Amino acid sequence: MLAAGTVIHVREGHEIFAEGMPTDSFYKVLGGVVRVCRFLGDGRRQIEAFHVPGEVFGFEIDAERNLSAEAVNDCTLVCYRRRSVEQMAQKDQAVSRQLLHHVLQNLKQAQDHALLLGRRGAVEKVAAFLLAWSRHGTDRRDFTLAMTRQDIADYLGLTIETVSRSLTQMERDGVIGIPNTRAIHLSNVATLEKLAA
Amino acid sequence: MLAAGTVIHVREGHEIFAEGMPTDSFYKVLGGVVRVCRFLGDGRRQIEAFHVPGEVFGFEIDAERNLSAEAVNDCTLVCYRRRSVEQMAQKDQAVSRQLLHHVLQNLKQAQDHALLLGRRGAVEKVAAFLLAWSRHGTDRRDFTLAMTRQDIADYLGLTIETVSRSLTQMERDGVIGIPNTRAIHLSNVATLEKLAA
DNA sequence: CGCTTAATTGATCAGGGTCAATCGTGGTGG
DNA sequence: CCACCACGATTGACCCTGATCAATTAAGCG
Repeated sequence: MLAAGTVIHVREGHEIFAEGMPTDSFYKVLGGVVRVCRFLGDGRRQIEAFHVPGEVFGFEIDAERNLSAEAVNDCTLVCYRRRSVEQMAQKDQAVSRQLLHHVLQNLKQAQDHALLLGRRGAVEKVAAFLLAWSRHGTDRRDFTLAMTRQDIADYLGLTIETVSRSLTQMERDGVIGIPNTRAIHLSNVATLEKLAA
Repeated sequence: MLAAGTVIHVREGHEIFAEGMPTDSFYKVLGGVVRVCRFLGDGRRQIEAFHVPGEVFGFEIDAERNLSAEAVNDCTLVCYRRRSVEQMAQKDQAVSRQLLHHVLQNLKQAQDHALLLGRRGAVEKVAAFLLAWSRHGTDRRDFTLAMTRQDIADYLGLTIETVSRSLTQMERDGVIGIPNTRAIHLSNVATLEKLAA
């Protein structure tokens, strides 16, 4: 594909890279889900993005990483050495284009995320999150969340309690079903889309 | 620089491109400030980024734009045709690398922005904004804001009133001075940095 | 079958939004 | 030249959403 990389496995909760490390590689997700995040001085954590199979992450412009990445669940990744890919890109136009494509993908994600964080209420955020996540799996209406409520909260800039309340409210309103903590059923996509504004 | 583009001038408040238009070009700022933003169904607006001279903006992965761009004040820009740059990049590795560099720059901005929008209080946001903006001008401690309070509010996910209150509070606390609406003086950078957390 | 960790639920509080009035400032025309 | 106007910014009063604190329930796991 992009270039020859090495396949690695990362166990749930373990670190892939951390803030301050040299930016000498990036990754493609083969299996599992990855969260890319940043930590503020106090305990606060902001999740910048979740990455699912097929996506590439770990691009940074600086020599030192500003972000950390962790495995949300057990992951299989391909790790590409930055320098060797840059060398390949030097010769092979296709690699160069691929690279740009993936970075643009990341940019779009980041922009959509900023929109989500900006001017939106709690239910709006959670609804938008569910809709976005529903597009990743095979079944648009029944899927399981790879991440905890805390992850969702840190992604949406909310507290775990508010996420929980938003979900149960949507369930009471018959918009979604929550068969178990990690499973979601979209009973009424139309209203969910309305809620997501 | 990147490739031959055409220089254009855009008057304050005027549109550079809008959501829904084909993504057939991108721009470099020579003079002035640009805001890139998105509009929600109701009146709400989210400013994704401000761009200052030297920066490049208008990259999108989709064929149709998801964002709009407007001139915060009178602007001088270079407009690059996407197709011709891609052709150049095909032949010239340097162009290709430049392109990647600028997109990565945009990505970093978007990520920092998301962090700002996420888990932060109003004063924290405004303080961080002032610090970031102070780095653009020549004088780190005295500078003028190119944008209105509304712009700042829409960038930070706050209301105009809250931005105003945060500013006057910082002024009362002797952290900043506000000689006039558009001018800012940083009297106490250390505490400002504390406020920005 | 306890023990630990995640999630839900409830009660209270505060930060920021909303509504509304006032103040400035720059531009225009008499 | 100055009065008036329009628009942006500030300030105040009040309210509401989501955070906080705390207790309870649920779910894995040894």
